[in-house]
Amino acid sequence: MNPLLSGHNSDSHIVAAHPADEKNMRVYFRDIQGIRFEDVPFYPFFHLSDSRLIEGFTRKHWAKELGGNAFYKYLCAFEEWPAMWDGLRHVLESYNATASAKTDSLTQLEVVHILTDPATQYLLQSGRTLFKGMAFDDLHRLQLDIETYNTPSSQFSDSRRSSDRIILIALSDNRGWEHLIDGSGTTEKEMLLELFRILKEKDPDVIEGHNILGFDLPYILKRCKNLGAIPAFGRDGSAPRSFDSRFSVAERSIPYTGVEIAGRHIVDTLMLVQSYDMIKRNMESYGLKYAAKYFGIAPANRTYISGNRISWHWDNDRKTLMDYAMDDVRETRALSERLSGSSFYLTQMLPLNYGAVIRSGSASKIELLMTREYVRSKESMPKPGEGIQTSGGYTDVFLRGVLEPIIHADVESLYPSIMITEAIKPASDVLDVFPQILKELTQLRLDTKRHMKLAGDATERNRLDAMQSSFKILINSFYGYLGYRKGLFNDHVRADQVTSTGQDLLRSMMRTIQTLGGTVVEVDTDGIFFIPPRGETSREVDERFVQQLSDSMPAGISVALDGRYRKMLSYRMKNYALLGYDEHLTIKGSALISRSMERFGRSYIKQCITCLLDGDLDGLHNTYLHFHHVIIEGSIDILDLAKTETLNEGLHEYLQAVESGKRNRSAAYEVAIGMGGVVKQGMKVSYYISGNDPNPKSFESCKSVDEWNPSFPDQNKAYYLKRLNEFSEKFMDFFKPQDYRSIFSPDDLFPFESHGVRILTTTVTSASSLSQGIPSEE
DNA sequence: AGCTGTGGCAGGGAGG
DNA sequence: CCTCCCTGCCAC
Repeated sequence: MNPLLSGHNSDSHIVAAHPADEKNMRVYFRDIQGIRFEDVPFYPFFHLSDSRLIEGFTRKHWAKELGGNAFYKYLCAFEEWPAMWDGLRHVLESYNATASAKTDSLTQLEVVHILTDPATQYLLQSGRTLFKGMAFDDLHRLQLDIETYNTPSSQFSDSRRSSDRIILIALSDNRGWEHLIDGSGTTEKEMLLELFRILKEKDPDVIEGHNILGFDLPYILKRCKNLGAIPAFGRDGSAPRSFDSRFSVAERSIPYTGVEIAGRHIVDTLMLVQSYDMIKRNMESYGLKYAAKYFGIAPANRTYISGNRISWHWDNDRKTLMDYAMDDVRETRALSERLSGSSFYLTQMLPLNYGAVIRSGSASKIELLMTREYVRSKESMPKPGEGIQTSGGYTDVFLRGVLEPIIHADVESLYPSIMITEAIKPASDVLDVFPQILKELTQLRLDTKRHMKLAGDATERNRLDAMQSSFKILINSFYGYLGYRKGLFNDHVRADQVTSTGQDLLRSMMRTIQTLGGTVVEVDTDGIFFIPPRGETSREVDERFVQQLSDSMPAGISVALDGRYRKMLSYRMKNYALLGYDEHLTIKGSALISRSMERFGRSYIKQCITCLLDGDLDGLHNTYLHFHHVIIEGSIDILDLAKTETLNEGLHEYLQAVESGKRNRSAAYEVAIGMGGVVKQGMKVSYYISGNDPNPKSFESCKSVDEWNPSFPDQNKAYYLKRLNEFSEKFMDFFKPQDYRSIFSPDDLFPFESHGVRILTTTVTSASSLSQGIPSEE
């Protein structure tokens, strides 16, 4: 494997510089003395003790502005070398006999990392946990789940209550072992000591749990502190080190307690599930039970208990609770089995430990690969460039309505292909590491995919698939890194170059489709939905057409047939529905289907779209009548009426923003505040609108679904009828006004008559998205 | 010891 | 009414 991806020595990611080597560093701090640090476009090498000599750059400056930049910290921490070296030798010797051989070879090595924390050094230095050449199945993984008595969902809010304690610890591993530490007739402290004894005996490489960093581990640490027990999790019997951190997926940022354990890795399957859904975006929740069902790995006859009944079961029905806890760890094991393989294989090429690979984002990974090579080459690191990216993907819609048949053709790996064929790299990358890594990863992925197809064994195929998918995620992040404002090697000019080249390619692809007689419906970034020439379709014909398209593109850019569909409902840019030849319905876009919509709205829209795609106008009208009826009757489930929203801000930030007029009051936050619970970032809140006012202020009329009382139903029927009509309005453009009115209204005057009603196709011009309806030709 | 990007639509509240 | 601004969610 290319040394850029495998690390520069096979046994260790840690390589350290000796101060005597400073003359070989490009650029050492003495070279820039007399120049303001702010004016220097790169980070020079220097000793911490010397940093005060650089004008405009003090230790305080370092701590405050660069402290968060771990990579830079490694570069300038040379003065800590002797202490670190001794510490390293100590932990290695305590771990295994070959340590001295390893540390001796270390002195020969050049710099890459100086990791100041002994636990991390130990973790990375133990060859066993580096995973070099290991298969995922060789890893010894232990699953852990605790059940607690009287613990509210708000976690720590009343953890000082004497009744709040751990009652069960369920454990399992991937070698078929299962164990339950039962809190009956034993103290909590004895349970914890038993846990640490078991950990020492089983000696797992990895400790896994669902939300283990959000709940189980911080909770155990807290109880240990209260009880005066040492949380001996480490391979050397040491206690974990913990820190507050954040995990961000897309626009969400979820706080968690980071935990580092000497010689072991921690995997939170909740993070794996969230990362998975960041790409798939079709999960309803990230809870263990839902996720297990979603992936089809929930054990048959699994025991379910609702969270607030745990204490009751402990008091009245312990057997059921024990079964439940055991099923939790089994599901955790299966989830990790399904999701963690790709991170495992990435760890073999990144200077990060397994847990950190899962916790950190793609930009960090790319930057670390760059950093490793730069420091090894003794080349100074650039500072982030100023300015921002200004362009993105090309998106447009040309036809609105129900269209058939449909082909979706997309450019394979558009942005990476552009970066490779146009040789795009950051201006600051003087060593050309960025394009080399990108090319190497791309080649590696192709090779892995080829091997995957040849592999006969299913286990081997899964292994290779996990590897290639991890490469794909990383490859696709290279473009994003260029535009990342805090990236050391960012380059917004090149980022714009990538997107504008992409736009040009898509426009040229559209022209080719039109020249060949096809009709373009919608374009988004790297793919086009279109009707083939003369509406003729078959797999062979479509494939030939797309091949023609592909041949018309520049070298290095290839177009693939991504999908064939019986019909498409085109609504807006990034909003459409597809009906496959297997009758499978896919709905895309937040305007059509969104998790923040009321559940009845989602199912109403889904049913309407089904009817529209089937041309079933009576069905469409009946769907409206049904929902109209159940809202008026009050026979609709309150959970169907409720909106579920995520609180992306903490209480303090929200109140401050409202106070300063930066944002308006919002129903979800007000409900959370009203419930008296802790308003936690990332928390989900379900609420409904009460009262009679058809135009209520939602932040005043909102109530938590838990407050709804079946004896005194107070949901706002007028408001929900209005919501039903708002959902219907999405379909307004598909009909003549009088037809629209007759479909989406109750039969109070005349019964609905579908005869003569037609679904319209509208031409959308890019200049104005509002144009007149034109009856479609049939 | 956190952090890849732009583009589009909907909904709510405030104020003209 | 309308416009502006903000957040949330989503496609790629």
